[in-house]
Amino acid sequence: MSHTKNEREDGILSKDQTESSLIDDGNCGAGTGGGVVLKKGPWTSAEDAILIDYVKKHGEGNWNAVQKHSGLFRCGKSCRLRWANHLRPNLKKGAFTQEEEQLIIELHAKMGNKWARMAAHLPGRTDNEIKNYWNTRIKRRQRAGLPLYPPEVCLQALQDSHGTSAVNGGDKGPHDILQNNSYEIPDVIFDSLKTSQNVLPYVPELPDISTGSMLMKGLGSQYCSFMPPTIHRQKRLREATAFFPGYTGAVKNECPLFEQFQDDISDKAAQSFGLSFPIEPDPATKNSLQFGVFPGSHNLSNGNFSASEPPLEAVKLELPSLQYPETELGNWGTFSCPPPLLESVDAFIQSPPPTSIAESDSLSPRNSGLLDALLHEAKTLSSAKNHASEKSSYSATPGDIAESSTFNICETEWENCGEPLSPMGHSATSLLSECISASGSTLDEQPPAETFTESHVKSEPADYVFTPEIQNEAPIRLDSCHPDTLLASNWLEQDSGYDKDQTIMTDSIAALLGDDLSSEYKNMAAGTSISSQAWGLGSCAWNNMPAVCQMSELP
DNA sequence: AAGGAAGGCAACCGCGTGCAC
DNA sequence: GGTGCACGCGGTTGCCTTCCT
Repeated sequence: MSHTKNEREDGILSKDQTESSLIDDGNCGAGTGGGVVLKKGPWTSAEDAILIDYVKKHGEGNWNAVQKHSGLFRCGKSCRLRWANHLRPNLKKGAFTQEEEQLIIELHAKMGNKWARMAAHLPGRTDNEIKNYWNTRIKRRQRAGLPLYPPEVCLQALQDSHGTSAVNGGDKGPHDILQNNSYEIPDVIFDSLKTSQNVLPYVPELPDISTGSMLMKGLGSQYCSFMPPTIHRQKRLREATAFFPGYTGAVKNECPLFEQFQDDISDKAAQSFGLSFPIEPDPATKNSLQFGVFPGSHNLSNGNFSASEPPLEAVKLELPSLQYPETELGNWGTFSCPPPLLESVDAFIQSPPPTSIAESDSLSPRNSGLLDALLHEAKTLSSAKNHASEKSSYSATPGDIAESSTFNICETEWENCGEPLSPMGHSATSLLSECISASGSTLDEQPPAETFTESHVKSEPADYVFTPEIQNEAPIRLDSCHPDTLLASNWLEQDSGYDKDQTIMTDSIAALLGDDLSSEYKNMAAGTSISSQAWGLGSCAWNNMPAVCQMSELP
């Protein structure tokens, strides 16, 4: 690979050509060149041989001496790069394996653009290789309008960060903006992935860096970068949903409420804070922070550009490692997201509900960063919920009372938890879509799918619908009204009656996915406890919701 | 078949860091 | 403590190949 050009050149490269490429190497420094004109451009096999021979004799390092001792007209820097990227032994050539890709994704979610550190976890791979791969991946997925990260990574990052942020006083990695916000995020994300999914053939010893920090940093920026600022949220919702044929039907059937998004979002905005989550907080426990997770899911969704329409303006491709100033990250008001995405956030920040004023002071997103913001919102949502709870279902199909009784809550909650007022401007649908998209077999593009229609939406009621009355009874069941829970989850599996349902669901999804994906899906869904992470990222968040919420519960 | 566009990769460039003097 | 050097890292550029029209 490294010699493709050079080898080709070797046969045709004339002396004139070689000399024509000799230019001053300002980058390598005049001193190292010593006035000698150093060559730039592709390396030839002869040069490679010289360099290899030199390294064999003298070892790596002292690269500036290479030119002096070997006769190579290359600066030390160039020699080092050539050696490191192409000549050194044990370099693994060829395309990245799926395992490597998975690892890169996870590492990037964790580290950001720390290519060298990522390369340390990928034996035989160079930072440059990883970097190129990642940039290519970004472009590819951007074109496809797909999320950059598999949502399970995002969700796990958020979950774990959410659950441990308060108790972890861990490392102070230099790259973690979040740390500056006093959110120490452990490495549990990938540890859990590694242990549960058994995906990674190579389990690196990840440096003790705040997990998800880069991911979190990228959440807003990444999303905002890729999301056309002007795209309507409804449109985004449908577009995002449209990416996943297999899930589209499931979404249609399980969550008819999505159709409601097409109607007057602004009118429902106020309600969103009240019922923005399918899982109603326990009025007794006031576990309002259940809400905090789902917005987090939105947040994570924001970490993924779900729009199918690429932005016209130039985008910043480097996402998680965007080194936003701390103030930017912590201050949602100045976040670089376009207004349509964060207008609700701004409004929310600027006008917190009266009941949350106290909390706002202590938990203002402006002060504490993303996670605090989520907590803040969660609390606010909980408070506001009481005001909105009186509102009856407003989206039921007329005459379909019985169905609406089950649907409306789901619908309402879905509506409310969806596009309009998520601080991150994302809907559960987009989350779902991203979940599905990223859980594909290739980690990359997924074919677009048709958007669902109302007829689909109304066609089948959800089997289980959460209502405040039964919330204590079966939090598992209410999950079922969430599309994410179409896929297996550990939580759901706790339900004695779920196994059968899961099997049916799995088969259905597998059928929808078609031959290519069904087997993979089935294997993942049925064979392991990580099916939700592999395929139903959303269920990760849902599964762990209570724990996260409890951990997040404010005094 | 030809030309253009896009993708992928190798190499370059600038900057930051660590270390020795 | 200041300075210079070597090295490493991340971003960017440019070239080549492939694909599309």
